[in-house]
Amino acid sequence: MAGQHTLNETESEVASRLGGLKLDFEAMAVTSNLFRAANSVRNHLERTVLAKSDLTWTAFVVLWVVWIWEPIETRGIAAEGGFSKATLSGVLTTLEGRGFLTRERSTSDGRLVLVSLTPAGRRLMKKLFPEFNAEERNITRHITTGDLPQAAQILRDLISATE
Amino acid sequence: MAGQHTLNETESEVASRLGGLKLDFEAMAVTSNLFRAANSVRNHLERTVLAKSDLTWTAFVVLWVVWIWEPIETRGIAAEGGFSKATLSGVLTTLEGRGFLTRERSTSDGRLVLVSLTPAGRRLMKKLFPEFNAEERNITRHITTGDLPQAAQILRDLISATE
DNA sequence: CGATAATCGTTCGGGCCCAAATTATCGGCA
DNA sequence: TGCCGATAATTTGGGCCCGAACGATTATCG
Repeated sequence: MAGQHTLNETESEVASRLGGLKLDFEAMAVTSNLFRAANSVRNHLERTVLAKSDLTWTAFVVLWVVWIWEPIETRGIAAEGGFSKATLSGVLTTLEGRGFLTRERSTSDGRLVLVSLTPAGRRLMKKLFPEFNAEERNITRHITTGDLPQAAQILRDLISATE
Repeated sequence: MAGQHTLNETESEVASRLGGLKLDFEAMAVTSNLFRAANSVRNHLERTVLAKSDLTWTAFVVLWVVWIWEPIETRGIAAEGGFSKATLSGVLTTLEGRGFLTRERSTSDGRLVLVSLTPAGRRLMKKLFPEFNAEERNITRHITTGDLPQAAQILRDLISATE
């Protein structure tokens, strides 16, 4: 939203549209930049690291969560990854079809489904995750305002304000 | 990704999976929280402000960009909103069908399409945007680490690192 | 001028995304 | 034991999302 125009250009345009209504431009800048940043980082990582394995961002997150916590229940993956169970079901089917993970009904509770990686899934993550993390480091080292833990904390503040 | 588990739990699990490979956990925390924050804020604003007008986040961003810069070319909306032209085409068709905006082929350059709001679209934004901004303010006031301009700058650093 | 390259918006195919409805299972309680 | 509300995962339906391919238009340059 703050694309090729400067913040001031946008602000004066907005102000003229609203005829002097009181607006919080600092809050606007934060949410606007939050989305541009998230999308930009996501697309960048998909192109630079994930594309060669034909993985989407969400598929990678699912594999990562399962890799760390296997065996893990479906609801746990959704909560950990931050998307709905409906979304997850489709992604699991995709990844199961590619042979990266398995679904198995729990014996102690017939409602639960336990997800685990296959050996191929584990091999993929062992190769991919270090590359992914190297690129994460590469991106975040451009943060010159404050330090990284502070950046992480600001984002956590936003999460707790909305969850 | 940093859901119900603490960062330390996740870190030790990751470390055990990678057997001592060097990882940048601070960078991990930033990108992980970036996505949780963006999704969380998006879902929150969709539920609290946008749902009553039956608008998705992206549809709202499109309306906002057109509202500020009309008449604006399709490519401009996509660049300003941060999504692909393919995505935009579908959203424009949806919003055009609901009578919030119009498409018009440019007379000076037959390749371009100029988008403008209808009176109904302008009425909608005039009502909706102040509500939206009030909720943005409500969310961002929970940022206690540093100040808002600093938060915006950190996010801009991430954008410029990946665009 | 005419061929060729560049640019713009759309369409297509496959995948993600969510709320609501659905199916199956579990737990409690008379 | 038999019902009944709660819980888990999936399916459904509508919409967003992108890269690649496409048709139309414009710009370039010999």
